[in-house]
Amino acid sequence: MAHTYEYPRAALTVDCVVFGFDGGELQVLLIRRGLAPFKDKWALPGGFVRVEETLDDAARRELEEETGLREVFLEQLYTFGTVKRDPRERVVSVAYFALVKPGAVTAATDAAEAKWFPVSDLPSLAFDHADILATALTRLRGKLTYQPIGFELLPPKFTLTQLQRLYEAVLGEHLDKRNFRKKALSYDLLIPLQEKHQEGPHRPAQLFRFDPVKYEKLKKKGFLFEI
Amino acid sequence: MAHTYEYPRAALTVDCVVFGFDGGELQVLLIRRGLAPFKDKWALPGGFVRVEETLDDAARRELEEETGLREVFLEQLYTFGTVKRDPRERVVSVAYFALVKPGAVTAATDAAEAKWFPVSDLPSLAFDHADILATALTRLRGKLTYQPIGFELLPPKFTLTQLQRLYEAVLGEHLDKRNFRKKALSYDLLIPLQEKHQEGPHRPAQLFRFDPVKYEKLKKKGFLFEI
DNA sequence: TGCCTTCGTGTGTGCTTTACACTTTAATAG
DNA sequence: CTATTAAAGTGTAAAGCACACACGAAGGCA
Repeated sequence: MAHTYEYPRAALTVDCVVFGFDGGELQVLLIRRGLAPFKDKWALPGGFVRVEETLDDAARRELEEETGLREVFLEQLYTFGTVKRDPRERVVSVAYFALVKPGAVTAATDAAEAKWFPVSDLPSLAFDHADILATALTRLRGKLTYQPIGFELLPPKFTLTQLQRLYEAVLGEHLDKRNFRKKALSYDLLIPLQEKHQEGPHRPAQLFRFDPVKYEKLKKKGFLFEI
Repeated sequence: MAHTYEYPRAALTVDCVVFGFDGGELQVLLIRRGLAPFKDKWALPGGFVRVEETLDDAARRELEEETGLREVFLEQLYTFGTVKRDPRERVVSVAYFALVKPGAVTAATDAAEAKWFPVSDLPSLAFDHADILATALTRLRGKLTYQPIGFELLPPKFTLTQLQRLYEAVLGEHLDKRNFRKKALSYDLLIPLQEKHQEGPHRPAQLFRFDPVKYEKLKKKGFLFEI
């Protein structure tokens, strides 16, 4: 069925930059394109916004369709609207960034042509997706220092060392162990579990989960997790 | 001339939240709508994005067409895309926020139906423009503390008291004079001029301008102007 | 000449940040 | 069962920063 308008209209898409944390490195989820343009190139998951759905809904729908991911942390990033960013026609894309826990990682990689890449070793990307990804990385670094969103990237139970590795990977700098732990615990956001995490011939690590109630409170009233 | 597409498409607009600082208060520039819907209501300046212009270009063009403002600080804010935000049809709007100097203020108010309102006393707005404005205010408050964008709202020559009044107005709290001046000068961003600002029967104030070179440098590498 | 009003300036206190090294714990290998 | 291995876990001192706070200087005007 055809739809006609008085003036030409841009097509509207969403693209999602999905971050995960695994193997001590920050990872991004990419999709191999099956169709032209940029056939067989890697690209961010995304697609067209339907006329009867919100932007957020479109982002969630595309994410699930293309990667199987659901119920993830998702936030609007920036809208990319240069004229020639798609060679076919004018396409404006609202970019989102998503944070997912390692549990979801393996589930997602089962999906057809999705694959995780470490941010330090990315393939060349379709369209202006490299720009979008760079913008998302900058945003993630910035956000990490004033919101406790790092937890979105960790499994439900985690050790303080894992948390520190995450911060180090995202910020790209080494952090002092004692200072980091002091700070992380000072927010009264981490609940120690009975369990320990045993791995290798050495002292096992205390496992924590984070307190979702306090987390939500802090996220709302804006909060400084400066490390 | 008609344009036909296989699937229905949303219309794409830009809306600008224009902040000014005058009379010791933060002001927003609004336009009175001449057409339905929301005829005679106040709204943010904005309009349709043309298919051959970037989003930034569209925002600048609409701003100039509706308010006469040019060469202002303009930055993308957020994209609003709920389904029913425009009663006529699906319209997705990319919101921008702009900061203008008092010089431009009077020039702009000459334009047809544009008027400045203090943020503390706003009329009811068309569409979801109240949401957009609230988002812009939050962003401005946030940005002010980590980028020296406050200068964009001041005339080329200003006193430290004016700068402090601006920060106080935006942040909504009283600041200590000595600490403020110490901090403001510590960035080595303000250049004292020969001139003084005489007003009233009292000691005249030192005028400053800011160093655009250092300003650009600091703006890029992200910078903490915590007051 | 005195008054009025805003401009402009410095220091001490307490808190926060930073730098830094050794003991504890459990698994594994011999 | 003992020694080895490797990461976990812990405290303190020094420096830097943030904050609170009050009075003399300058110039217009009556």
